[in-house]
Amino acid sequence: MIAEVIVDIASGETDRIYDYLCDETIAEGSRVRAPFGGKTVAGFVMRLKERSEVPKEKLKKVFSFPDGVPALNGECLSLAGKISARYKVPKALSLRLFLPPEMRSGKVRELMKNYAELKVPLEETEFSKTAVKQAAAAKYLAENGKTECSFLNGMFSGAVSALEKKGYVTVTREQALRDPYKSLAETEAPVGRELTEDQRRAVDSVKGDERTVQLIHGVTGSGKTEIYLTLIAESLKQGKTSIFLVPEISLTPQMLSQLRARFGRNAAILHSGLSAGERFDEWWRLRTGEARIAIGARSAVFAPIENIGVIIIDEEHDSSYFSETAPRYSTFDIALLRARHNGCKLVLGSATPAVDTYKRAQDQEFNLIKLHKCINKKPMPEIVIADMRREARRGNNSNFSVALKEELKKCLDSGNQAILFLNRRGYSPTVICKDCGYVLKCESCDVSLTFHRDEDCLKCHYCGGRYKMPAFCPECGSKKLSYAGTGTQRVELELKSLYPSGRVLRMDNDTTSGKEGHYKILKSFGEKKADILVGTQMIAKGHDFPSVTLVGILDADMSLHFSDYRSGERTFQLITQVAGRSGRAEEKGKVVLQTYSPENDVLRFAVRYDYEGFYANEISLRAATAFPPFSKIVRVLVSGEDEKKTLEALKTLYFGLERLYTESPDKFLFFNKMHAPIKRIQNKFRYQVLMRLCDTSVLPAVYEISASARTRDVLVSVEENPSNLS
DNA sequence: CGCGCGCTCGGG
DNA sequence: CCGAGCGCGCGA
Repeated sequence: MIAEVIVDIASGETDRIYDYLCDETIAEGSRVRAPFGGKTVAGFVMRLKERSEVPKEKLKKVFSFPDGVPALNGECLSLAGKISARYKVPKALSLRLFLPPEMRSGKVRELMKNYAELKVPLEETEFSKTAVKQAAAAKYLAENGKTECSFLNGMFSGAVSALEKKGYVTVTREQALRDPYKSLAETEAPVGRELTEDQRRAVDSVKGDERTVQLIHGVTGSGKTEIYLTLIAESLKQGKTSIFLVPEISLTPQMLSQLRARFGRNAAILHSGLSAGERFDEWWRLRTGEARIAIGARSAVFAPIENIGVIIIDEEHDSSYFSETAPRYSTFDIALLRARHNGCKLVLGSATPAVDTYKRAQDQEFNLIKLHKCINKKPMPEIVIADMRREARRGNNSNFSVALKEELKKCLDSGNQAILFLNRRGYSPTVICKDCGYVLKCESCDVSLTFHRDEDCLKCHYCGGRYKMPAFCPECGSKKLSYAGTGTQRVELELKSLYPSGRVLRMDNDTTSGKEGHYKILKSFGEKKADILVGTQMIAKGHDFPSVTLVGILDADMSLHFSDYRSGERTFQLITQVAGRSGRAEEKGKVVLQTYSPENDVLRFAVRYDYEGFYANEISLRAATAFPPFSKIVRVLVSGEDEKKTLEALKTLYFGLERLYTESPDKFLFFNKMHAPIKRIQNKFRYQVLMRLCDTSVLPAVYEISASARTRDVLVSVEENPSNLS
């Protein structure tokens, strides 16, 4: 037999089929070891055939990987092909998406354990009077069947080898699965809660509607999760599998135990908190069909399952659904391909859908299902705007408005907890010389350094570089270096002096190191070991703290004035999400929103929780300015350490793209080449070609041209509607 | 004249 | 991606 193989090398130059000889142990989708250019590399069998065009003497033989089952099923193979074609990446790269990363290194594989089994009937065994343990072990085996040797040896002090010698038992080596959730309570029977009328209606609507994509729009607490679980349970009942996607951090312990309670070992959970071995085993359980529900962050959309009954994307608007590395896929796009392939529904859920998604629902492309009521009929917390301009006029230049200080005092006095949100870590984002105006910058990046007080150093938030805090200005020698702006560390310290008795906890990238960093901080806050939690973005997501009655948004303008067409959308989503942290139990919550632009439309809609109003306003703005979804923004980023080579690549790229532009200028609303806003990151010079397209038919050509401008030392990447234009 | 590095090419 | 093969540049 001949195998058509893609070698696992992430390069355009080797991205083609190589023919190899193989035997019948190898199937389509198998991973193989292939001799290639002097050494052996991993490869994927894309297709089997009878004969090859390649001269016989050139053909070498591939060897089977000890995977047992072909690593990839047919759907995955065809999906990988589509991804490579769409994003113009080597096939090896798109094939890799379907495997747990630890499988590639070959270091982590099946965990093998020895198992003992009784070979002869118990009656035929004979033991001397002293061999009590052996007799007991034999009895145990007769009653319980095949058992792990280490367990038997522990219980019957090393009886297994003696039994084996006597020929009473056989010992076999088999794969054992690591169970990452031993500690979580497991309920045997699936416990389905009774659905409310609204939830029932939603489930029926999803099932009854013809369209593939179903959007569930419902506020926090409207019971979306129960709808998802019902859909998954029904898919399971039909003998089908499911994929349940959640944003990166929201795989909270509560959520995990809920899923485990409902679905037990049927659910495989893929997330970054697992060890390499655990992740492999969860993947393996899906591949072999032992588990039929894949739950996880965006990469779980590549779960190795067949016969999918439903795919769910929770918090659909979340930015973590876009990959930041090549191939820069959109999880929605992949999920849609899989849904179409399997003829199943793709269910999106959000309290604040992405504007693009909502438009497609309004246009009847997606079925829109609205959940109005909050399940426990609790009103949303009241959001009050604190006008920071007025505060400043009255002489209050601190980070806290009078309103926030009052509310904080009330909150703490009544024994409740507060959350303060500021999306900026460190103490101050810039250090500036008061005499000459010099700003301390990173040596490898074109960005200002952030002062970190707790470690007394300067950090670059782009490359992670650390610098000692200088005593004098490196430019003029002045001593007057001042800290401009506020980060979470500064807020933490100011709170401590403002409320000496209040216990403050901080949660940001600097305090959440380690595997369970997030969890530890949240847990300790949940146990009321602190009164105030200060944090960045990461505190915004799905955690229930019943005693939190106050949320402070310290700088709502930060995301509002981000130079990006989506800043309004993101601000609305963020405020809604952060506000949802307040008042989850009996007491009504309050939110103080500090801003320098209180008249801003987005904020005004946000304080009223008026998504429809926000959407109407936003979509007319986008239409008027021809921004997405009425156009597509495409950025091609060129970066490399060697400035000359980078500019060379930019020239090639621009030359190609310009021809596209001159051929059909009517498809472009904007076309230009320029420096990237951050000119250098990690010693790499950055340039970009920015386009706004009103007709996306040129997109494949853009990818093609970009791929061909790529060289050994210059990276060229295409981003569609990028959310981060730095 | 010799070696070193950089570029090009091929791998089944 | 990686190693082999080759060309040209520089130093003795």
